[in-house]
Amino acid sequence: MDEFELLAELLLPDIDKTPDYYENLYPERKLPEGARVTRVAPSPTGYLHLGTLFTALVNRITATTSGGVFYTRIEDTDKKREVEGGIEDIIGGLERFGISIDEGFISGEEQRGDYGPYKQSERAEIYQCYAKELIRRGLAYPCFCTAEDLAEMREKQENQKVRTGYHGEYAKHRNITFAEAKAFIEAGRPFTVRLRSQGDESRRVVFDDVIKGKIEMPENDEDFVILKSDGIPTYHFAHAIDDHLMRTTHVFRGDEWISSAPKHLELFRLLGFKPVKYGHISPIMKLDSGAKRKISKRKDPEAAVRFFAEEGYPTEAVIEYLMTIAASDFEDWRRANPTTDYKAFKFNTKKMSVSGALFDNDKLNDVSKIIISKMKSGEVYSKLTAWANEFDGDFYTILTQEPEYTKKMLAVDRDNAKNARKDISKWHDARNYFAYYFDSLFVPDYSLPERVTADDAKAFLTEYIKAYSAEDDRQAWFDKIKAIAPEIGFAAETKEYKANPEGFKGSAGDLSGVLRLAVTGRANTPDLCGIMSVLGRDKCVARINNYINSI
RNA sequence: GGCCCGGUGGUCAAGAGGCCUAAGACACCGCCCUUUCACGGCGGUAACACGAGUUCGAAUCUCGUCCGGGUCACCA
Repeated sequence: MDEFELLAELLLPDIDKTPDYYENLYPERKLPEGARVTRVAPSPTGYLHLGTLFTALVNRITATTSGGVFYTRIEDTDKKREVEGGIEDIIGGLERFGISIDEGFISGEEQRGDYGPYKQSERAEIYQCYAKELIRRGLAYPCFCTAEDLAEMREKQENQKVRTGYHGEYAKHRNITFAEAKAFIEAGRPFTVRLRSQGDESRRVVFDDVIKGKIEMPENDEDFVILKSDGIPTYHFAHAIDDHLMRTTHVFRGDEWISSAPKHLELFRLLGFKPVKYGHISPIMKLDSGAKRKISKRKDPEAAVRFFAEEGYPTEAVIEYLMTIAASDFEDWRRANPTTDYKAFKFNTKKMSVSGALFDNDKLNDVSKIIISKMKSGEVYSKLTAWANEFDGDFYTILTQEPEYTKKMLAVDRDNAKNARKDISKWHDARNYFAYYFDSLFVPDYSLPERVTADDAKAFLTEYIKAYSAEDDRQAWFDKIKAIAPEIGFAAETKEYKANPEGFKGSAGDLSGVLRLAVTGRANTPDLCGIMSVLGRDKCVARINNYINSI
């Protein structure tokens, strides 16, 4: 046995398999030409956040478009940062947003597929097997430096103003002999396994990023850690092994990974793997007192996807919005295919933005409004109450007191309208938006519309109550307003008034504004006639009288 | 600081040397439609970061400057 062989046995004595074993265990996938295998590999260090959702969406739609496979893998190699319930939240969150998972973790517990296990902590042997092979081939070695040693070295490098890191002459154990290693091991010293990099900083690596195009960087020459002292791999090593063995073809990930791509490429090369294709996604940004910055889990509520649930955005609205960011041609497609499922959209990575998009709440609201406006009242009822049940118990009670009443309320300007009203953009808006339907939420407003004096308003409303009937249809309803108008100096027809503004105080339209204010406390509402018919006679009359007495 | 990536209206963006007098969407403003409020329709304000080059011709190619972002761990 040569030195390397001896070293491999010394360091990882329990590993008896060779890479061949795994190569055979996880054969190439039998997929049609052009099918892409993608994945999202979250680490359960927190809850599902926007960036992960976005990345998952891009991977998902790429697999769908190409007739490939999309799977999930849990990267739990950092046990210190792991959060209880993180897997459940992330996987469950993806499901809730309609990101279907073909393989891997399909819930907090369950995994399925032939390329598992899909959790890195359950794959330790596999990584160690490949690490052992690398040691055997002289491409990896043990490093016995402590955290203090490394910190000291770093400080020295900083003082000398040289590039920091474990490379070249600073790679202390790069040339360690078997005998030295053996002595350390026998003394019980912990060690990491580092790659013996074959790279040279003066040479360039070039790769073709499917989103950003050609990227050129110096080769990696860092002897970075591939196995931590607990035998668990670092992200870099796990990425290479897993994505090869799981037969991933395309990796879409945040662009903060670009700078470590040379490490990954070197790993693929040294391991003899065919490199995956990378697509580096620009982060979603946020405007923070004038400055653009990456959306942050800690500072920004909308970074946690939970935020959208709390606000009550329909999940499909969030996805629809994310699609507009992901693909510049998506909105055109949507206009041409207004009702088609977004999953039918042919995603092209070349149409993906290379610079980071600012998170645009106005745009999200608009997208969401359109989606909600397309729902019928029954659907709105079930979604709204489901939301309220979870996030606003008080409102839930109010809404479900008389379900039929609530449904009628939701049907106004929706079910029978040719063009449904674009009103609320999220369920959270509903409480305020529909407040006047419920006495407990109603807030009167005793102001007056333009062109209408308090005396006119009183005169009009007093007459109106006499004529009003809850059974009036839209025509009868307005005819009554028009009938009163001339009596108090207002034009019955808008046109009349416009033709002769001096001749009238205003028009019937202004008077309906008074009515609206009296009944709803608002200047803008959906169809007033519809609202009054839902409210019923008693409430309307009471509110009108109250208004007359208060102005 | 080194190394990367980026920079078209307030925001998202189309744009591959002449089709650019620079599309579209959101937001904002105005008008029209309308028996109320909306929906809708029409229109408007508003941009190629800067400077050199290459070229008959540059938003588009090259270089430099500036600005923004990312990264330099036994974290992912």
